[in-house]
Amino acid sequence: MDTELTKICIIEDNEYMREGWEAILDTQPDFCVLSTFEMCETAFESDDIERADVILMDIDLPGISGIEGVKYVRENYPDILVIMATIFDEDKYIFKALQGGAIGYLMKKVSPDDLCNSIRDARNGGSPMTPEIARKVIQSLHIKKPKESSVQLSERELEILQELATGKSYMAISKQIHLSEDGVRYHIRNIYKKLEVNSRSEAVAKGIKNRIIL
Amino acid sequence: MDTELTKICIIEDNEYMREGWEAILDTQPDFCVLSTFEMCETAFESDDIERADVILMDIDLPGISGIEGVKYVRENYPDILVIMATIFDEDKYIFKALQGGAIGYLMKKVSPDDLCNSIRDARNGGSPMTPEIARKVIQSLHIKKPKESSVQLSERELEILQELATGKSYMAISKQIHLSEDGVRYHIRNIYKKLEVNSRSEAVAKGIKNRIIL
DNA sequence: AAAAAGACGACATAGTCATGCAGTGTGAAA
DNA sequence: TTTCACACTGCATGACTATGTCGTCTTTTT
Repeated sequence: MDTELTKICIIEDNEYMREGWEAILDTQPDFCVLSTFEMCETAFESDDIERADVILMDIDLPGISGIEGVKYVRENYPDILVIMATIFDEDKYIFKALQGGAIGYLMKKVSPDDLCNSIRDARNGGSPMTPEIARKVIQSLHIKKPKESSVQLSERELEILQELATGKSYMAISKQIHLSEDGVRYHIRNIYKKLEVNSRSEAVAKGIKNRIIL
Repeated sequence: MDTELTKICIIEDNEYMREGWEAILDTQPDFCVLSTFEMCETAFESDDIERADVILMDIDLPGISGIEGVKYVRENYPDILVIMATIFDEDKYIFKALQGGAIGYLMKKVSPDDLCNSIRDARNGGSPMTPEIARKVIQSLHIKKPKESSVQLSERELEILQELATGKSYMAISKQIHLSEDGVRYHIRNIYKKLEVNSRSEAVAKGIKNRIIL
């Protein structure tokens, strides 16, 4: 509940950011900033970490990154809620952090009010995110429709793309599906053309990501 | 922007709920309820559907369910934002609806204010959810067993595997990450060893399937 | 019936890959 | 200090891939 005191640790290398956050959070009667750290290494040696309810963590830290940091916390103190707060809104970072166990993902530009409410949200069973990030997360769940999202491959092409993913050579594939090696080549050309790629690995990556194969 | 008029359709079989929502939304100057329907069948025959910006949909509908309904809308009118609003907070329904293409998921008990703000949120690039649902969605991204489920690749290896998926040549990768071509080779050998594969495409396939990359 | 499209087979070749072997420098463990 | 693992650099080579071009034989379209 909101009436309970929330103990917070901050891990952020930028001094102004770190002290700014601390100052904001300390004005709240229901928050208590236990400690602030400029890097994971020192934070993880401190006793304050395990006493924390919430850790506010930057993603771009010297030494152990936030991505690694959140994994460490998740493994060692699974009950601590880690909220990433960074300047990166790239999918790569967002999903790595969330997969690593972050419970929320904020941008550093959040207003003081939003920051405080995000922490309360996390404590109350939510997962604070900016609207844009929520949208990205939801869209990552959407199953792509073969209609619009990606090209329609023929049965033969599908069959061959499937084999491509296993690393088989042209010859191995040709034997597998009873077709000449050049026949396999022919279909692979067309697969590449349709998927707009020019290598096996790209084709496989696209095929799996777009759920064409698997 | 909020100043723009948002055209809304409601699909909900419960008469009181349906009319209640309509009444709430109609009080808002930036909302316009085009039509309300008690089932998908009639809704999808109507011209109003394609004119809608947002569809508020119940999940438990007679005939075509909300789960099916959202898929239909997604396929035929990909720009329409479908928000599910239901009494079910079971994971099963939530994830099916979201995978089917819903952009948001609300509980029927939402306050009138929250309902309106959720629709605005969706229109502004967000994905409205209750905190509990946000948490479930985020937790679904968390990787379970970082230890045994998959091999541990080093940062460098991860970085290179990521590039392998794009079909880059050794040389291109070496330039990208500031390492000699032979250095790239060295890491790729190790990646292959760890993943127990012996080709790019296999490595990429395994990497994506095991969520090591992406 | 003629044209167009799709599914091969054949051949050629520059380019890329997979892999083996042999070093070097660094930092941690013994 | 020695040993050992790790992160490279260098080199070599057979194997495989990507792509272009040409030709044949159906099937579909017009």
